[in-house]
Amino acid sequence: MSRASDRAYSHIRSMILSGELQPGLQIREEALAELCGVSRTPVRDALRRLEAELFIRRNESQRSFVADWSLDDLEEAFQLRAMLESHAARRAAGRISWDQLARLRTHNDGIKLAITDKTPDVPKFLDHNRHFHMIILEAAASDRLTGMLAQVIEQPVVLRTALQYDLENLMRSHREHDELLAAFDHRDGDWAAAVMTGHIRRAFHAYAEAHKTGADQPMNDVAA
Amino acid sequence: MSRASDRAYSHIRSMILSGELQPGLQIREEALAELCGVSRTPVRDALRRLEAELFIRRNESQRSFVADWSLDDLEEAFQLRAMLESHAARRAAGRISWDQLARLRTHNDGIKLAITDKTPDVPKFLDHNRHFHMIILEAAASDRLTGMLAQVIEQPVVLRTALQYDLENLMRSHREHDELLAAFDHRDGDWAAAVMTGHIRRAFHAYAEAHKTGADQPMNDVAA
DNA sequence: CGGCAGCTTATTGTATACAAATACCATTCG
DNA sequence: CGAATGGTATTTGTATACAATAAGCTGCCG
Repeated sequence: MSRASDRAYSHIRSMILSGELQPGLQIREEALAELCGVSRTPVRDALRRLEAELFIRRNESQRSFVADWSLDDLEEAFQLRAMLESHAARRAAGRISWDQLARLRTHNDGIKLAITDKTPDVPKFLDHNRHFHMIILEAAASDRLTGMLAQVIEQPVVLRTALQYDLENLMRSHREHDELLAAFDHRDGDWAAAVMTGHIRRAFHAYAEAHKTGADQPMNDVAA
Repeated sequence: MSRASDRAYSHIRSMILSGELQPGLQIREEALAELCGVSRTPVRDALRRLEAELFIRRNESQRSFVADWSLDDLEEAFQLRAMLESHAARRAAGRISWDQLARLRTHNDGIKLAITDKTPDVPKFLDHNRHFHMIILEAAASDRLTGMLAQVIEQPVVLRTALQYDLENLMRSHREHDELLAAFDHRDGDWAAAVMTGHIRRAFHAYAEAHKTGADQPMNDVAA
């Protein structure tokens, strides 16, 4: 997409994710426009997208606020992700090409390399991991599904999750990818879906384990 | 949302659904602005929303086209709907209030009345049906889920589906709602989810039966 | 005859000014 | 003292002008 509108989008998004814009805070278009160095027009565009992705909420009179996710909300997001991504895996099993299978293997080998050093290379793990899941989504060949998953997968959350992983968990992740590959080899959609469900659920519990302290704050008061 | 932007949205949407804007047609913001009697600004807003709902697609250079759904796409939409809506039913089972249960019953009674006349009143059936499903979504209490389902449920498709229903199917629909009510009474999420899955899948087959003639046209050529 | 370069036109992106709506505050009246 | 009401300030919505970009065409050259 266009330059200004994109810059505004990623700028605002990163300010939210970094906590620079705190949950519950009201945000004014003009203030953001200044922060991003663009006019209100692209900012409004960006806000629309962020609202669709539930980073931002609007009250009944169109004022915007930074969304405040409780642990409950996060579990719901993970649950939806598990559902959608295992659906993707099932579809992918019936459609995946040899080339895509090969690329999956490459990235899972990359993951193995990244974690078999004595100090695991988490950024490298994450990069290969991201590609791995993207290829499955590509093989599933559904724009709809791709769009919906984008709403539910937050890479920063994936990052914070991975940071909770000890070596054992990282290896297990790698082995689960291997099992997915086996399911794809056999074109077994049910198997692939089942493995994917467990894969995502485990990620949630790793995340929740680490964050259960400040749990379950309510959303701020905005209209449904 | 605001007046002009809303008018543009529903106007364009209805033009697409009525076939006045044919699938594959390129649409220009200014032309739509004239048709809607507003400026380009609210039209762009509307296009963004319609794009998110996959009524409109954009190619790599930001030109907009009316989306062209194949039967495959439609099945995928129904599949996702079945998944999401049964998830909603499961959640709802654990959270639904007495008031919501009572309202569900009222609407299902309304459905019964609408179809037990000698000439079934389809609009009335649809209205009660819509409320019925909305209440379940409300009980599920997940903004995320609500938003996603909005992307996947098209009331015009529901309408065309219901028009395919003979009396037997309409009654079956009513009985399935009854079974959902029973599941909710017992707070049995698994049961509710299972019934809902069947309920939606049956709707898809009724739709597909009637539309299988002009099946499976490819999407128009736009970037992913 | 085909294809490519450069220009022209069509279309979308951005900024800005102004209009409409809403919230906030102060003041007054019960 | 509290609530309602009005006015003012703040914020979002819309229109319009202009900038940037991409598409399409024309004419030239291979």
